[in-house]
Amino acid sequence: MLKIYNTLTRKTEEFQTLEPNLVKMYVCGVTVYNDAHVGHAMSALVFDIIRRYLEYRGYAVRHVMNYTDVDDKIIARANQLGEDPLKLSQRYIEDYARDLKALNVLPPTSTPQVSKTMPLIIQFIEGLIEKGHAYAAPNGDVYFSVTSDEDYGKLSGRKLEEMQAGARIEVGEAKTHPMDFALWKAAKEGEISWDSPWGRGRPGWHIECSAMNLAELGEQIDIHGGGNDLVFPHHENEIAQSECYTGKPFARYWVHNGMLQLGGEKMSKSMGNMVTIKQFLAKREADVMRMLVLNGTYRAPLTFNDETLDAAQKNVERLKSALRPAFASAGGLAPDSLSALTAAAETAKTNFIEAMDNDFNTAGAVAALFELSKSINAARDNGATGEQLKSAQETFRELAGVLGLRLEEKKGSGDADAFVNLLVEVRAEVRKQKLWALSDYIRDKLKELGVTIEDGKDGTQWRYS
RNA sequence: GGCGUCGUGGCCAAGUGGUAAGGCAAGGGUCUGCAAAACCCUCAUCACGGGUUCGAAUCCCGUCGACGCCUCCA
Repeated sequence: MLKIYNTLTRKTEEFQTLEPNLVKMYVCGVTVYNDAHVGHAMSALVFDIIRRYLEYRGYAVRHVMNYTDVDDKIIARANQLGEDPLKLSQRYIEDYARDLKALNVLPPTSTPQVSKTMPLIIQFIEGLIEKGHAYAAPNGDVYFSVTSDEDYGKLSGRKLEEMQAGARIEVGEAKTHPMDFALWKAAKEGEISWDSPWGRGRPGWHIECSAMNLAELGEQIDIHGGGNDLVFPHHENEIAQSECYTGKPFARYWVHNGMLQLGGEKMSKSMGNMVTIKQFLAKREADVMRMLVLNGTYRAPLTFNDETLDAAQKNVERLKSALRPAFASAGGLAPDSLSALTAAAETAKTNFIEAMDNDFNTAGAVAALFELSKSINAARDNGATGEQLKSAQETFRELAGVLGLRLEEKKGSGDADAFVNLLVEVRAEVRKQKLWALSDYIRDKLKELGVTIEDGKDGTQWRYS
């Protein structure tokens, strides 16, 4: 039985879908105005892993991830570059999609954009006004009236009175209550804008997600996800809008990932302490970023530094070792050792599922993989044949795949293979003659060129590294 | 100030009432000409102080500390 921690109730609950075998999941994507960083990657990876696991458990998943392509920052950046804002955001949408692909994140089943949802957004706002939950201000703005929603604050656990005490809220002249937030913003001079019943303008940040949810998944959804920095105000406002509009409970489970920490602080564009996904991938393979996430708890802060990354990289290499072939000289495994290996594979699978069922305990799931890799490697060391390793390795690959790990050995272009083989052969001859200096020289130089040589009991194996 | 999450070995981290998974690092060993890889072995009483209980890292209260949100933010 799968259990998920629900931000709304602050409890871990049994997972039950609205419709049998179907999961409707909406995850807040990014605002597209510059390169995405590894913090965004963490969020994308968390929900990719959740999605993959749900599918593994037999659910069909409708995974919607939106792009915010109309926004103050986009407009500012576009003005700075002298570029059309929608062209700019489109550029970064394609860019982000490439980043995700490089990270082996499955493409969401749908990726709606604000700029393409305008009619429904306007209709949504009109509906809220009709129901008395919103009002148009004289300046052309439209605001949501927080006091019209008796549940307002239920997701983040805040009360209106307490929030006002913070005094960091700027009181817009047009608002009747300081916590009211914009559904529609009247266009300023020269800004991109759309026609509406309230004059030209553009949507506020929160309304887009309510509208796109409705368009893509309907009035009620199973899982709503995003970073925990979105709990307030974004998701709080989203619930308020959607539930006031439909009169129905909106999302069944609210799932939030913790923040990636760089230098003890949250990584963010505005803080400037960021590493972009591209910068990361230039140095490390995608599996390393994924392993970093898997090693932690998705809800907790994640430490991103050289030390944790080195460990993650080692972890990946270790897992890869389980998938290597049997030794050429393998004499076969004794029957009881073979059944022990089979049992280890079954245990790993059981433990893996048990861990993942417990609110996606990926650290526990990875531990199950490590245990299995140990069994597989020990079996190989003890002379298991390829045939004997096959079943356990297939289980291993299956489970690693659920986590989205590729575990691929690096491949060369293929052109060099024949030459490397020749060098290895020559080196074998050199070693026979005990010319160690020369033999080590070849090994060292190949290492520099990205080829790792390992001398085993029955010959030398090599691979790209 | 308010709301929330959390504090487990050198580091990352699982565990939610019965005497601490896993990984990295470290040390020892097997294998090897050496190296690497792999395998085996060693390595913590769970921030602090009270309380509940036969029994708590796990429940309750308090203290201290960290982080997130309260303003754009994955």
